[in-house]
Amino acid sequence: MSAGADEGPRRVGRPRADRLRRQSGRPPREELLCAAAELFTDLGYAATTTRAVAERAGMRQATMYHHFGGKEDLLAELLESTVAPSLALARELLADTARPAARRLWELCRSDVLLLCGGPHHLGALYLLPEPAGARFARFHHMRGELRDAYRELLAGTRAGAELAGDGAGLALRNDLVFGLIEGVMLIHRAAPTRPVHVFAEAAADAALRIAGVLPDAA
Amino acid sequence: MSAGADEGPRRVGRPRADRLRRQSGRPPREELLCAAAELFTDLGYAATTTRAVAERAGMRQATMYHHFGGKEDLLAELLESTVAPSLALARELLADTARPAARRLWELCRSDVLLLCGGPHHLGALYLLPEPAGARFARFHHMRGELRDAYRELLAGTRAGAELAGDGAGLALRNDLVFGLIEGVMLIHRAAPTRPVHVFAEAAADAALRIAGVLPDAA
DNA sequence: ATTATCTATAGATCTATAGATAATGC
DNA sequence: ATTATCTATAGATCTATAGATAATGC
Repeated sequence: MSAGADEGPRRVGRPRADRLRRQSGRPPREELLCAAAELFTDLGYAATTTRAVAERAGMRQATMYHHFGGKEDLLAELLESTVAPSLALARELLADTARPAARRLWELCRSDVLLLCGGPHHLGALYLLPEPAGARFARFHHMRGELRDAYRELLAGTRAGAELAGDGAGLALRNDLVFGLIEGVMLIHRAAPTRPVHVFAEAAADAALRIAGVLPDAA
Repeated sequence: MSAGADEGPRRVGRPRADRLRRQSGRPPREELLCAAAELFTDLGYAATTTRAVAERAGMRQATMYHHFGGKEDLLAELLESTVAPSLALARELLADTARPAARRLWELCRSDVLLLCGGPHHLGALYLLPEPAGARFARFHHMRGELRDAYRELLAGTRAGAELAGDGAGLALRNDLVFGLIEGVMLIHRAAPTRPVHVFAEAAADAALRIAGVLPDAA
């Protein structure tokens, strides 16, 4: 018990103003990202001020600039950290050719819904904002493009997808509908936020497969 | 030829600054609403300034306040004018009990997608913004609630909906997914804006019926 | 006289930077 | 010496209001 937990983290640098202290113990970057996630998803990006983010994270507005270059950097990091785990799972599932494509697609959808709607802050709401469409978030767009391609490849591997074999535009349309349902899932979830997320995630994955043209077995 | 079209509308009041004139001939309220629609759907509400709206409408910033109480009034009117026609059609379709519910639901979905994604400015993008969720737009929320109920009633009238007769939560969940797909349809459309809207509208309506559990006949 | 516009501006932000300060580390 | 924070503020907005102005209408 040399670094007693009660005394707090005993960090380098000037201490924070007493009034603001949150003593969450987490590193300041994390505190800022978490505060930004709450505010961006709730109020939107443009309506969120750097002051609001910083003070929710327990520090003064100017201190934010010691950890991030600016507001945009916060959004960029949130966007990338949201697609990243989804893309990782998608790659795994693509490689797992032993299992039927429809099952793997269902699992990817369900997992993405949990990622976007579960958790303390509802990161899925970021995808509804207008700002992420901007060209500044190139790395995010690249990852997102790869994820959408993974969806399409899984979709093409289903029985219903195979029927669209010659019809590239038809497959793309079908995939846009599936992918769009999942990306926009926070729009649906926030209409009934008290519904348990895992119930909702399975229902949304079922819906995605129905759009795909594959009836989920076991009703 | 007494009010020659070439000379413009010859309106009461101080003329607009030459540099801004658009000579669209439409009433200023309309010009402002149209400009706001373009900017809100493109940049979002918070990121759009009253100056940008006014100057796109061909007048100075302060002049906007002669026609609207403020920025919020613009959004309120856009939201209401977007649900209104949809709600009107929904009521008609609810009354038309001669035709099968599934057909009527499909028609409502298709029509809503055209409303949200067709037209010069993509009004559906308004539904993705965080601001409309605010309590200030009570009239919009009321109309939207009625529209969602109409969707549910039509859904309950389908063969698949009837199977959920005893299960209120199940029906609500299914309806949230259908209604949410349509409300969020602009998210999907803007990923492939060059796809013809009527093609997309029919595909989205098909997808909605698949989610509902009704296979659209005629593939 | 009435109307729709204009110019000018007050007051309230908001972002980002400059420079001081109060800890720890060596 | 290094680090993380603070205070203070410059410069750039942005919303909304006040009051002048240039048309038409009577």
